[in-house]
Amino acid sequence: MLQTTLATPSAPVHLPRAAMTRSADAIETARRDDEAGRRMIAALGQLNTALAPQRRVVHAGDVIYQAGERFGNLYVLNAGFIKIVNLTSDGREQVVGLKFRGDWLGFDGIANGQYSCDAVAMDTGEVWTIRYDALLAACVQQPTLLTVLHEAMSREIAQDRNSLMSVCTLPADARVAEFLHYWAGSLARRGLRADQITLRMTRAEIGNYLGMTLETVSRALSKLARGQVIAFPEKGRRDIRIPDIRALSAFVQQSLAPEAATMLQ
Amino acid sequence: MLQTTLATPSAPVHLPRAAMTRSADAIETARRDDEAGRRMIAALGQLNTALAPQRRVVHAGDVIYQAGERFGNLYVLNAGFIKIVNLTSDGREQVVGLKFRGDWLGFDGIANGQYSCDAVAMDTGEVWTIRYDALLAACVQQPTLLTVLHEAMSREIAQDRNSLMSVCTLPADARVAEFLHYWAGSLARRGLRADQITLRMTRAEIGNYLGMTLETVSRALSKLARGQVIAFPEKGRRDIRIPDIRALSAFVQQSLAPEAATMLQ
DNA sequence: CGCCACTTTGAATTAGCTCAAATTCCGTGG
DNA sequence: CCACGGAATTTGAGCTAATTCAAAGTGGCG
Repeated sequence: MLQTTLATPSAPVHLPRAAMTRSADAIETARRDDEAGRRMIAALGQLNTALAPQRRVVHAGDVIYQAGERFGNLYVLNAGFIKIVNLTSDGREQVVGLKFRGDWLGFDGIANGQYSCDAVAMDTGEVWTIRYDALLAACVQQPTLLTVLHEAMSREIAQDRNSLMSVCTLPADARVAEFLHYWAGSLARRGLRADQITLRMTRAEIGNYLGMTLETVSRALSKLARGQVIAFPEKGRRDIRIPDIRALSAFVQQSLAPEAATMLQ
Repeated sequence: MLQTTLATPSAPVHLPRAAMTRSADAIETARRDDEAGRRMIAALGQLNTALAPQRRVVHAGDVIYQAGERFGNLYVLNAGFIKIVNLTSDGREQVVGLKFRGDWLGFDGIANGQYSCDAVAMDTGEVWTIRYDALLAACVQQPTLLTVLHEAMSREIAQDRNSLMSVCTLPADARVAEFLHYWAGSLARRGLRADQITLRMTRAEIGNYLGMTLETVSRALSKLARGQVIAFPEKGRRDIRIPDIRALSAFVQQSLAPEAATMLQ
């Protein structure tokens, strides 16, 4: 967790942001998210007509691509849910990303000519395969395609940084809360219902993604449920009901406030 | 840290990688890195002739771009050293990336039309400013430029994932060791001397980047020095001598092996 | 119906954090 | 040139959040 602010002489002064009130900021963010979501789904149609990509139905456990495999294709997820797993030569293995409808896969392969991660389906879904060279050719003809592509890459970069930030600056409980918030937000942005989400990951996978153990994930979920921030339906604990997504953000904020936060555990 | 492998039924089997021996793997990686480094520097020349970018000399503390600012330019670092700082509405602040010569900056701004991070110079250097629309236009004329651009974005995605992986799966000491390894490697890949590096970050900044406190960074560095993995020159502790970069990797490996690792602290 | 994987919860342990104090470094001004 | 002061660093000691280890509970599926 953070300790000191980095208020070195070299740190920048952030004037413009301070001028915007918190709530206006939130509304602005929501609007932009909505629009981004719409654009992302619209891009699917454009891709489809421009490239007529090969479609493939995948099931839980199917590997879309694997680290080390020669790069040649990008993929777009039209339905389902996919995890990106990074692994090192010494055997460490980690979930470094989660992909939903409209997300692209395989960017990591461009630089070195081979993929550096595994992409594994967590659910039944549909993946579109797009040959990279064909895509480039199409982009030259049709510059809006290029925009779509770059936006997808940009989004991925921003998201990865948010993940890192979350892992580095939030305590475990808050990380789980933010994870659920992110998931619900991802669904909402795609026009799907977000008040009831079905985690298709085990506690171990969630913990791996968030940099904690499965027990800690379990405890965090229990605590969130105790605090009414989430709820489990009668039977089973894979489904999570989120009565109010703002309660998740509030929980994160609360766990950052040192004082007054410890009323009820 | 990791607890269980994610060897769920849905986990992929990694056959091809196992067939390659560790050392061959290392050599292959080194070769690819070298080539990537050369390509990255070569790309600078290409950019220069194709776009004649505006050059700007920056000094420590100068802000290249700031979160919230309208997106319009990408930047390429021709000399110097830059940190990327992410910040949240609740005031958390984190270094999420470090950029060296040949790296691009500003990709995070493409998706939302505004930058989502701050880029701050840590040192005297030169930044090239490239208008994004001009770049797109040039890419259509000159598809190799497009390749250069995409490779840069791809590299960034892969690097961000490695950061996340490091933070999530390594103990603090090893994270510091890997950080130094990454830094030295970054210099080496650019043809710079890597046996003596000058950290232009305080312990607090390093800790922030690695998700630990400045004290932990300090202790980790002391431990590395005690183990001869690194050395401090007579006066000052900002410079770090790295007699053998492989010792850093070895240290990381060792701290992952539970047994037999605790001979000397 | 019973197995097996997943989950929950508890108790003990520990890595890393917080707090505190001493030390070193470096720029600045006398 | 040297003394001074503030910032950065180091190191120690105690504390806490999260891990490890262990055991019991639950649910899904053949």
